[in-house]
Amino acid sequence: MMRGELKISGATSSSGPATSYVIREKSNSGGSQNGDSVCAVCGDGIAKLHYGVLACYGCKGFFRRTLTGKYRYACRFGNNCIVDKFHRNSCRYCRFQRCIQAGMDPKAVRPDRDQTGKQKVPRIKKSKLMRNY
DNA sequence: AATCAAGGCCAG
DNA sequence: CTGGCCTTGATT
Repeated sequence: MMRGELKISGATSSSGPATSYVIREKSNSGGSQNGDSVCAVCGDGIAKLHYGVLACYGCKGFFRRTLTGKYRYACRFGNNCIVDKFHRNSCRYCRFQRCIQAGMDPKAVRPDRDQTGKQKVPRIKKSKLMRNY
């Protein structure tokens, strides 16, 4: 899908701790008003606030799916697998930990602002997808 | 009304 | 199973 063949141009930041992702504050007071943030988990370019942390759609769906499905991932190693934008899909267990480590709250899955029992979402989805079948 | 945030479904 | 977008609802 989006498997962009991203290529690190040599860069290889000398002392580049892969575990250090600089999350820019969105306190745009006349500066970068762009919504291009980086995922705190995989480091994707397109990420937005989700579950309390900057996460991309992939991590969002994965996180939700993991919590709701309560999947049982197991890393054959310890848990120090390199989780980058390239290896994120390799180890689900490590990726999940990455989400938690990023600061994603499992409790934010449902009660976003108020638990008045809202969002029933009938989901009509009349004509949008399924063009001419 | 506009924006943000989460849920869910679909396409590959 | 992964990833993107739409839908929904509340909040500002």
